[in-house]
Amino acid sequence: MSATIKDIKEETGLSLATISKYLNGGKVLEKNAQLIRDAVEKLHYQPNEMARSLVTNKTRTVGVVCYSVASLFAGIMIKHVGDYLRSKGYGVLICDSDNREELQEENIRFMLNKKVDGIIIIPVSARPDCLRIAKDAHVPVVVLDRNIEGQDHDLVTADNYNAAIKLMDCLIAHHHTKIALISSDANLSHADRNRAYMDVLRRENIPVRKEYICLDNHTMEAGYCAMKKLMCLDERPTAVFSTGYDFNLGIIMALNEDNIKYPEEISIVGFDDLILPSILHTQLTVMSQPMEKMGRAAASLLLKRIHGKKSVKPEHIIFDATLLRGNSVIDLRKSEPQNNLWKSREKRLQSGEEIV
Amino acid sequence: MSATIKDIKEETGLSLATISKYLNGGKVLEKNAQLIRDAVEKLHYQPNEMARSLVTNKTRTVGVVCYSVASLFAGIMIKHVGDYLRSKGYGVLICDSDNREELQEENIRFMLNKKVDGIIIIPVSARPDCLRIAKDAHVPVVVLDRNIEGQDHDLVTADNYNAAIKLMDCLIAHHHTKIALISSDANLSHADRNRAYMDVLRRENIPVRKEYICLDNHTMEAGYCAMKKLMCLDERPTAVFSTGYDFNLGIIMALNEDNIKYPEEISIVGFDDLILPSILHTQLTVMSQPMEKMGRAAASLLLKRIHGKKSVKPEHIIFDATLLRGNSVIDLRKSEPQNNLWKSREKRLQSGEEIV
DNA sequence: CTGTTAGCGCTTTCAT
DNA sequence: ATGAAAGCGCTAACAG
Repeated sequence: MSATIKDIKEETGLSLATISKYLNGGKVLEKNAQLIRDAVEKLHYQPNEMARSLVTNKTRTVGVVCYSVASLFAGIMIKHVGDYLRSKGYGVLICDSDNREELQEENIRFMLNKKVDGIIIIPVSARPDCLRIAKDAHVPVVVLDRNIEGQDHDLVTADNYNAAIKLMDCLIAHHHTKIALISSDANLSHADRNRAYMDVLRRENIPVRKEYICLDNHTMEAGYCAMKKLMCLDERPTAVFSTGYDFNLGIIMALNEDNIKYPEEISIVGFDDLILPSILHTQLTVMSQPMEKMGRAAASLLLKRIHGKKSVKPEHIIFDATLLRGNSVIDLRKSEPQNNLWKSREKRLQSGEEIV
Repeated sequence: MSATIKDIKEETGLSLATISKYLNGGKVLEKNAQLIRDAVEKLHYQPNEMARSLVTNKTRTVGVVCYSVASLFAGIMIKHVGDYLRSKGYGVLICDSDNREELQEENIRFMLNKKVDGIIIIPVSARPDCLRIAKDAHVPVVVLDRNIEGQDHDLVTADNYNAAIKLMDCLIAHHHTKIALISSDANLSHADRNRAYMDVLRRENIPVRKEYICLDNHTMEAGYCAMKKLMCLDERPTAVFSTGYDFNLGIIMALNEDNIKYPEEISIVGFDDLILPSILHTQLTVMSQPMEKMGRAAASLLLKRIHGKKSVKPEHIIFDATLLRGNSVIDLRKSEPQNNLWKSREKRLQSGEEIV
């Protein structure tokens, strides 16, 4: 068994209160402080977080409830969130919602049961009820990356609408009009991107074609199926706008499988880079979200809520995304691909190509 | 504040002991059981895990210490581990070691501090000292995926040596002799794969060329640099054996960047499929590890240790890996690529092509 | 600044 | 089968 504060008491002859106070950063006589330090050293004393938690009602642990831990995007987000939290002495409990709403709700209950001090949720869907139970338990929640319905929650996302506008503008600038959308309608972040799609079409007086709009869960499989279906249309789209990383993967998979050349036969724009762009012959033109900033901002905001006063207005922190131009879009007038050379992501970023 | 067992006491008129007993599956009169159930329902009572932990000295939480959470491979492993643990009512605390040994040790200390019941480690390196402190604290540890030095620890891995032999045999069967190795020497799982490389070369009387052997950390960057270097050699290898997923990514990135066609100019075999094979035009021939089985086995073994008697012999659970034949290897005699058609992973698996 | 005391919410002997 | 009481290790009043 490891040493307890009582052992320190025996060792030093001081009272529990004094020791506890010192251990929590309180002021004690330097003489006693030294005594305690020595005893701690000698006995390898480490405070029992459990006991501490029981009385303070704080666990120094936050829960991360994620739509899918096995998604690369999520993994990277979690890393950034976790790094920040760890640096502040907080542990990170993690739950995978497996893209299922029921599981997500169960996960939140589980976290509450585990008495986490706060929750960061990268949600499956837009339904806000899941936050209700956390709110009832007075456990602060920060929503990350995907927005959900309602206004009364803390939120950290990218500026999805304007990011999507840029992508659509890029297609328009290259004279595309038959533009398909592969997206989700389950959360408001995707909804914002969809809205941008519609708005640009309307602005350009391009009629919306129902058969060009594919909405499903944000998974690779869905992206794959959507692309397959689009390629079967009598009048194929000349470009496709993908609103998520997992969609990108599925789209490319479908294209490869049918030996459809891109961008020659179809142009692609999408969201999120990650490793994919470095691996493909054709680099996707994508909006890249500042994932590290977003992850840290979410963690930092949550800690603020945990420490701060309870009833403050919800904060919405919105980050600009950056356009990374690849060579996945051809100009229909010139009928040839943009001839951007292969460049590493860093080079592309620093060369300022993100300005359209 | 949520209801406590005391509230149940007031509500039912029973004693704390009786209520506690029932809540923990003990026998009470059916009449009283009903009383308690009703009160629990009415007050939305949920046991405070903290208080429970304090007295039982169990947190029903296990720690996962991972070399890198942002790696897709790790993310998938963590998902499987977590799913199993959650199904048994355990929470999962997670720490990212960021591929750094110091951080890994710090993480283990952190977990110990958080009083986890057990630890699953997907280690950065082979150094066994990190397990020492956990062992001293009598906290069971299961090593997953990457083996470390020493024999006295529980372990779940793939049969790395024989898997690597299969891959090398495949290259040999296609008459390759100039075979480069891109690998790590930081952990024993990679070391096993390296040993297979050496053994096959020796068996085939192929001299080992130092310049063909690239050892570094298992990161995409390292794979990228190694491939670049190999391509600069006067006498280029005709094939490269990559021992890890992140290496695969880097290798393909380097090849793409220099516009080197594969398998035409260089054949590739590697470890781990995941999404990559579905995305590339050329499908890699890889050994696929049964990740779900491995993750669940590790979690299950850990739970066994947590519940079971302390001093039992360490268990080593080894899983066979499966060869997935792609079209990334050409036969040097025929000088043309294997003409496997594009197939989804499922199809490849069921068509039994994993038999060489 | 230091020590005494009373819990935090629960489990667990040990009587009854 | 039930209940009274002790105590897990720590913090937080409060009194000195």
